[in-house]
Amino acid sequence: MEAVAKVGYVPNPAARSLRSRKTHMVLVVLPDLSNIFFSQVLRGIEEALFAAGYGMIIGDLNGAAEKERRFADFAAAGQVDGVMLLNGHLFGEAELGVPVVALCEAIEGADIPQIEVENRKGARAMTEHLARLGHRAIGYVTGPTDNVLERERFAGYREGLERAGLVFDPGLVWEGDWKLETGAAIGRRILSEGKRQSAVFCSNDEMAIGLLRAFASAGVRVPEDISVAGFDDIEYAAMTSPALTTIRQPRRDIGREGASALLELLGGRKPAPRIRLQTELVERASAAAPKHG
Amino acid sequence: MEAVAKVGYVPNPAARSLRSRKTHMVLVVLPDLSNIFFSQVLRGIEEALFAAGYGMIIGDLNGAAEKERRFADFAAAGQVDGVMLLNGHLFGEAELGVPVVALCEAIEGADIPQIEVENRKGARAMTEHLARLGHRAIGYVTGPTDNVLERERFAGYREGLERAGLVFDPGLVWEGDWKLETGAAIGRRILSEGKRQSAVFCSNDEMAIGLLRAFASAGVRVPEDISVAGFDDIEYAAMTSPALTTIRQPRRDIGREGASALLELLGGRKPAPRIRLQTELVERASAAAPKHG
DNA sequence: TTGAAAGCGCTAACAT
DNA sequence: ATGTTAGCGCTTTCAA
Repeated sequence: MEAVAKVGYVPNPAARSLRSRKTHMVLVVLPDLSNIFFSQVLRGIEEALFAAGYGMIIGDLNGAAEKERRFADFAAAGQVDGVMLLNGHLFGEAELGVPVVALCEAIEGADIPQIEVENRKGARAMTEHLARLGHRAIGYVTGPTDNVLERERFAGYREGLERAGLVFDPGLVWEGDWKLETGAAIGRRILSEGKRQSAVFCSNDEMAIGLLRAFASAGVRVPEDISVAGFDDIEYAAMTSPALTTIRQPRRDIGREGASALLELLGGRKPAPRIRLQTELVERASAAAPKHG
Repeated sequence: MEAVAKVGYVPNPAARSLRSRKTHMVLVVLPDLSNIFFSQVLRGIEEALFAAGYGMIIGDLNGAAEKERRFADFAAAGQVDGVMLLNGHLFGEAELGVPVVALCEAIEGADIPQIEVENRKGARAMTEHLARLGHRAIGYVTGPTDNVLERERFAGYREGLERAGLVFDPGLVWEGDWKLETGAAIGRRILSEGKRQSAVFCSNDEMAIGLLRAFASAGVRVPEDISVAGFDDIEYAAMTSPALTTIRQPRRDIGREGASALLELLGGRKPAPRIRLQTELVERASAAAPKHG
């Protein structure tokens, strides 16, 4: 062993991989690398994988559906020992040939371990919270409507309205895409369309921050004139003025749990098919009782 | 070829890699994955690498210096064809054995291609800008002081003061670490220590946003009572109230150029030893002339 | 131009 | 317990 160290011998991973059919690499597919939401999730993943001697290969879809094919091929070719899907749906009808786990939200009908966050429940809780504050007309800004998470949050919003005895008004729903800029644009639109609601619940914090910005620019005060709420509790949510009322997701835990589940699978063990992580309503200043009932 | 497709044959990358001594993988080492600054840089890298058929392996140091060793070993073992360093210094005295490029700031004395951003010039420009607005006592919040970028920005700050005919006052310098929370904490400290400056220039936007938050909480108005400026122009900089005056860095380009340089190297060509990318002062509302000369 | 053969560096199976 | 050998699936070289 001294001789090994002296000579500076390093095993060749390619040869090792060829022979053992293990790469010690995991592919992480995510929809948008520039979304800060994922940074903490990635960190959780990286921590867990690194500790187990695995490396993390990032596949950023960045809205390009055709990249899914390449990532699927990549995995199918045996470049990685496992795949973590953060993009909310399975891709490549064919099997990837390696263990897969899904994070953030259930992929319907898929027989793979899932790390779920209670999106629906969280959105419901926020909607009920706003109703409890006295809001009767609660608007909603959606994320990408084909996304599982978005569908769950939207469903939670509707459930919340129902439980609070409020009627759903499609006129109070704005279609967004989870991006900051879009939030700002929608904020401007909300104002130009005339104020029909006393609160707006955004499907994520980025858009909520965009709304806050648009409202501030227009001299509309939050929460005096209109309440705003978000979802995720990204770091910036606590740093806006007013600070953003939101639903906290345990982002790092999501990553860590997901990686653990995959490592279990890679070790030949059987992880829990579903891990549900709780969300938590974080009350800050951006949502308050409306001025006039 | 039809037969190939029919049978579903996929080349084995491990065997290919063993034989050809190419992995088509690049290691990207970065200091802090959760820093939103890097997300756009990573996207630029990913785009360029993906287009060239390369994959990106993320190595997140996350403040843990001992991880550098593992990453160095990883590269030395031949797991990747090249390395991109975003952490501002070289690690592992020994050679990595593969091409390396450095992004974001020059690594002194290293004979590798560098993608530089004019940190010093940018910081100098901002300091002069603040002086031109009429500020005579301009505070500075540092990043991690052992970081090359920070050293450059700080040097730029001092140069700016000098050019404006202002004296450097160490009492107006607060030591930070580029984190949002730290910015907020320093903001509180600045207020509690009594207002000795009419403007504060933060070494990055995250901390500036933290300051903005602390000031707003305390009822201190920006820019009426105090001006704040940042560096980077992250997406959130335009979304604060007031919006943040800052120095824009072409983050995506940094990534793209870095990846291109590495790909050149991998292709046996010789890229430009240094690419300098310009910064740009973005004037927004957070910095204005002080109320009383 | 096309085909055969050697061998990359390791691991696992087998023989001692 | 230790040593030997075959072979993972390619690419590259060399021969036809």
